[in-house]
Amino acid sequence: MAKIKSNRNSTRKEVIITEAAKLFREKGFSATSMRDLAEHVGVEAASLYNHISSKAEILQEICFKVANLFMTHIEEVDSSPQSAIAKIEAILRFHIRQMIEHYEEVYVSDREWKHLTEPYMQNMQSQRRAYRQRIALVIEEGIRKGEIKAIDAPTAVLIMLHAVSGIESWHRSTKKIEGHVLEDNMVMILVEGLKK
Amino acid sequence: MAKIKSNRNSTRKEVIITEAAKLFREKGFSATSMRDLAEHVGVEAASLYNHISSKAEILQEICFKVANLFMTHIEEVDSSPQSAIAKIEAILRFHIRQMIEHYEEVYVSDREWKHLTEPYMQNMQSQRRAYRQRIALVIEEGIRKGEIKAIDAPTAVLIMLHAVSGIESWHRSTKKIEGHVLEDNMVMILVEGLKK
DNA sequence: AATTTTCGCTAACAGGTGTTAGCACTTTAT
DNA sequence: ATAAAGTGCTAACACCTGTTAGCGAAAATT
Repeated sequence: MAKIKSNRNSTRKEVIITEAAKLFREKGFSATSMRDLAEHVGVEAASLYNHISSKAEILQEICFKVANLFMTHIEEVDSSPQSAIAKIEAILRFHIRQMIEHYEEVYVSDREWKHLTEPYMQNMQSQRRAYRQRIALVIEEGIRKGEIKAIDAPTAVLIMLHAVSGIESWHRSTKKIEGHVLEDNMVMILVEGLKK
Repeated sequence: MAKIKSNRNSTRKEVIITEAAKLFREKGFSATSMRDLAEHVGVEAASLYNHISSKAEILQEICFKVANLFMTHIEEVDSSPQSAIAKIEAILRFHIRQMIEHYEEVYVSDREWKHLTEPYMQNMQSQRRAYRQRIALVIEEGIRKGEIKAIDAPTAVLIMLHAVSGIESWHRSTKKIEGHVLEDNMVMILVEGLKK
């Protein structure tokens, strides 16, 4: 009888979800089977169901945890008294750091959310749209105030957010530059590209 | 007896692959079944095998066709007598246009190549690495010549290429700006971000 | 020490997977 | 007109899918 939970301060459910995030990132949600997952957790497939209620639930937990993280952060930044360009930089840096530190879950949330079941998928879609819209508003504010060059704000948002997901290649590369160097480089290219 | 080929100048195999690209983009390679695909083509699943030899082959055709397209183009650009920054802009514009015009196949190639079977997956991985490397070399040339600011070249490549894949959101958005406006905006932000 | 809860196991399910065999009809080439 | 190739169908295969039922052992609670 193989027991889960070698890690002291995490529940068995958390162990399962963490391992699932790894597999979902490597092979995708659909291509990861519960038997796959079970094997990596060190348990039979059926035993997983003592801790989670379905495969779909695992994806939900990952996606909404990440979504909440970013939503909470953007609200904080948005209500702080900074210039628009400083806000954008703060948001960008937060994205980069999360992508570096919580790679698997952030990446999975970004790539696999379309496999959520209803009503979660609709919900996530709205949240994502709302999130991008908030950033776009900050950029438009920056344009009005003359801090940012006259570009299409939604396009700028799209570049920013997708550029960050490129950190995946960085993770997989053999000779990584330091995380903070990566961060500064990305900020330099993207934020300078926006400035007037 | 339902016949394929309503389009005059495309073989049945091409019709299948085009339809497969649509589905692979929407739901992912793994989540798309041959019965799914068959239904969209208007035929029984078994009939598909008169035109293709396996599901894996469809993905191979899509991925390598796209890879060859980009490889051919970069060779052309690379051997032309332009400044480094002009080369980067040319490559970027080509990516954007391909992503706009041949959306499904380019997108699928970029997102689903990990589901290729061996030895194709290794092959594709090498090709992708080589492709990024070529762009990085152009950027480093630009840095040496003082055209481009002193940044980490691989990071710049990663931003460029991933930013382009954000065009997916543009495709799905309801009120799209014009394609060439999108292109110019992306070039403005990204290329200006690189310039010294 | 007794009892309840937690958790892992085996076995099994109903339905989905990619794919093949074999046959009939239609289209093309001779 | 006849042969050959192309293309669709139905039926079936072996295997994989997520998930449930029911049982026994371990752990936690009383």
